[in-house]
Amino acid sequence: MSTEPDNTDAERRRAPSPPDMLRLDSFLPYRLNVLAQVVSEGLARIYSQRFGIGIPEWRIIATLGEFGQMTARDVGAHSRMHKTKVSRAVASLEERGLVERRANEEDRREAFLSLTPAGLKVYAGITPLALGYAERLTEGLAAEDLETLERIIAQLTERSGILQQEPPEIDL
Amino acid sequence: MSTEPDNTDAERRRAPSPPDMLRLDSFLPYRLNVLAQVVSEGLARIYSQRFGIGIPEWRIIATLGEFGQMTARDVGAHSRMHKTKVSRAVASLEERGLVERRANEEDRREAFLSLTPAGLKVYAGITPLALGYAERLTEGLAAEDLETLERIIAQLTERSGILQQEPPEIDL
DNA sequence: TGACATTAGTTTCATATGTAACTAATTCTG
DNA sequence: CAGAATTAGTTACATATGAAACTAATGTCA
Repeated sequence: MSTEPDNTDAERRRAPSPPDMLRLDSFLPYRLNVLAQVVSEGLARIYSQRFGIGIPEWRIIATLGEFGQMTARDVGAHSRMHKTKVSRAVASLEERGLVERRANEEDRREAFLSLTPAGLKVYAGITPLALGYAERLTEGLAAEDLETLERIIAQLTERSGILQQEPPEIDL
Repeated sequence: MSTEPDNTDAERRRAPSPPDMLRLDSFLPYRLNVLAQVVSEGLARIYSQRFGIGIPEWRIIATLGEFGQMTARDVGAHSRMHKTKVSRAVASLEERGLVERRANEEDRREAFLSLTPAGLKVYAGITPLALGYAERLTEGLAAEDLETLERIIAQLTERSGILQQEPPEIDL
C-alpha cells in the first residue's frame, strides 16, 4: 500500500530502504518555507523593535502606502492575509493613529482605509530600511538570476493558486 | 545599488518628499512569503485532513523518515523549528504511537527519536502525495529554471543567515 | 572535588492565530 | 417588494506559538 508509480524517474534518485524517499533539502515547499521564514524574520528584526509594529501591521502599512486607499477586504486579498488578521491589525493601527477609516457611503458594509500623516511617516521610515534589506539580501546574485527568480516566483504563485481548485481527491 | 545600505534611522528620519517607493509586487521578501504560504497551505491541505497531522508534526515525521534516528535538538536544527514546537509536536506524535524515544545512556539529557512502524506507515503514505504535489507545482517550469531556482534559494538562504547580526542559535 | 556554566528538553504564561458564529448592509430571486 | 442568500467586517473561543523560567544532566575549571 506504499508506493505510487507517478514519480518521474528523471531526477529521482532511488534512495535507501523503506518507502519513497523524500529529501527535504531539495523538496521545494520545504525550502521555500525555510527561506521565506528566515527572510521575513530578518526583515522584521529591522523594523519591529524600532517602530514597534509586527509583520501583519507592516504589511498593511506597506499596502496602503503603495495603493493609497483600499478596503480591508482588498488589503487582505492583495497581501493574502486572513480577514481576522487584517481586522485586528487595522484596529491596532487605527488605535495608534497610523491608519484611518472612511466609511464608503455607497456601500456601508465596507470602509476605505488609508494612512494618516503619522502612518505615512512610519511608512517613509521603514521603506528605505526594507529596500536596503532586500538589496543586501540579493547583492550577491547575478542580475539575470534575479530576473529569473522573480519570473519563477510569479509562475509558481499562479500555479499553486490553480492547484487549489483541482480536486484534492487523488487516488489511494 | 540605489541608496546607501547603512541607513540608521537617525539619518533617515526625514523622508524624501515622496517616500522611496516600495512595490510589493516586486519586493522579494513579500513575494517569497506569499508564495511559501500558499504552497505550504496547498500541501498541508493534502495530508492534514487525511492523516490528521499538522505542519510541525509532518516536518518531524519527514525528518525522522529521512534520517532515521535523531535527537529533538537535531530535528529542530535541521528543520529550523523552535525547540518548544519540536517538543510539543514530538509529545503529540509519541502519544499517538507514531514516534518513539530511546534515552541516550551516554547523555541522559537527550533521547533518540525514531518512527515507529505506524509512523513509518504515515510517512510512506504522505511521501508520495508530497512528491506528487511538488511535481504538479513545478511541472510547467523548464528544467533549467527549476535548477536555477534551487540554486538561488540555496544562495539566499545562506545569505539571509549571514545577514543576521545576532545569530540566535541556528547553525547550518 | 565543588561551585558555576552549559545544554536538552519541558512547562508556564502571555500573545497570535484561525474557525466559526455573529452583525449589519447589500444583492439576488421570485 | 419580501425573504433568502451573500458580503464586509468583528467577536468568541479554542488552539498554536515563542520567550522566558524551569528541571535535570553534563561539562568546566579552580
